[in-house]
Amino acid sequence: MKEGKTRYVILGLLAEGPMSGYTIKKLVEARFRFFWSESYGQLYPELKALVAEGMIEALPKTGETEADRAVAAASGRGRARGRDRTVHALLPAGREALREWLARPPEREPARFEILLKMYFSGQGDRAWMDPHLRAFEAHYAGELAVLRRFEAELRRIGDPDGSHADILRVIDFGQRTYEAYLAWCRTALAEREGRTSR
Amino acid sequence: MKEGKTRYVILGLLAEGPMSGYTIKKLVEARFRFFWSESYGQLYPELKALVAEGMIEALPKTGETEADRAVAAASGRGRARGRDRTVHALLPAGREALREWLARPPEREPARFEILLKMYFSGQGDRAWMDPHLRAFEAHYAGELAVLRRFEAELRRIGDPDGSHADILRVIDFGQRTYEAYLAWCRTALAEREGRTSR
DNA sequence: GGCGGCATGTAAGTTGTTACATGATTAA
DNA sequence: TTAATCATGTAACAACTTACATGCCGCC
Repeated sequence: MKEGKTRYVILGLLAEGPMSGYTIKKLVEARFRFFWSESYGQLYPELKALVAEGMIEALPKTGETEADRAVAAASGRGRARGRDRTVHALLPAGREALREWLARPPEREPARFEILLKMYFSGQGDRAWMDPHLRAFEAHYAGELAVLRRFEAELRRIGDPDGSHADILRVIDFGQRTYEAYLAWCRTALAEREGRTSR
Repeated sequence: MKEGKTRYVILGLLAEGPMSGYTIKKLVEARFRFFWSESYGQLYPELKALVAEGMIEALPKTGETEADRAVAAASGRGRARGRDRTVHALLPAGREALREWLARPPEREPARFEILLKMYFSGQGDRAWMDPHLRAFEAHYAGELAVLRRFEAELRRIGDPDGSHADILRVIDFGQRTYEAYLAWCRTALAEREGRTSR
């Protein structure tokens, strides 16, 4: 009964303009990295299916698109055009499917934190083993938080031509708040282990 | 190359005492619900595999265990013993595997928030569609936070006979902090939307 | 010539869910 | 007697990852 969401990622991104599967992947990595991911093994078969369903159309061998310029701006490099590619464009049926999905309530997010499992069971081993795990966790999310802050600053710098920034900033805000919560938790845990007590 | 973590959930719980697959499921639901889940379709085949690997042993048709009393205490009901069951107990090899896993760094948690995807793309539909989604999100996590607070109060009430509560409280603290962050985000988003109604 | 980035795709494998089948016991 | 809870298990399916295969282009 689970529904594949890959198609809506594709449809949503194509709503901004035509782009290739490769570009979709790059954009998901750049913009959604903190709350989503897609692999080529999901992306390409889904693009094919969407074409077959009349949701999108394939426009072979097209030049640089708006989306390519967005990726290039983010990576600081132009598109060194390699192999010929297939650019996909949204069709009315696809736009309609996207809108239907937007109106439907989102599914519950299945959170799985292996670090919490280890924390819970840590008494079964040497509790000191948790320390490097916590420090790695802290370092990772401190880095991710810095990325989000740069992303936010960049968005605010370039202004809001089409009025879509409020939603994007709201999404970034989610990431910042949760990462800040992770970091505060992590630091409290580490501090407690060193002997001090808080919370 | 992905490693199933179901086995460590089993091993970790069996480290507290022998129990049945059914009891493991109940305990995962009761204690880990906010950061983990297991289905019978994963649990039973994994139990079988662990027996075959000599990690655990099956003790058929055993009476009430320590773990059953824990489940009964949480649900306020005794075990109305139904069909005969198989209680599993941890063997030295299983304890060793658990300890090895505890020492290894946890894998990155793959976060997937469909609501953020919808928020990001919300400009492609009617932005007002997000409001019920946000309210459902808020209601859900407010409820979950209340559960965690009760869980914490209960743990503090019963004292700490075997010294394992610090780790469990730390795990609960993670849930509380992240849920508080979710709620603060959600309420800010909702408030902002009310500020620019009919726009 | 090789490397790295661009670009598309597939095959195989793993993981995890859902639905179902079975059957015992107890309480309403 | 019927529902609920206890209890175990499997088959079919869906979702997703990984590794690989292919090949173009520009640069050093």
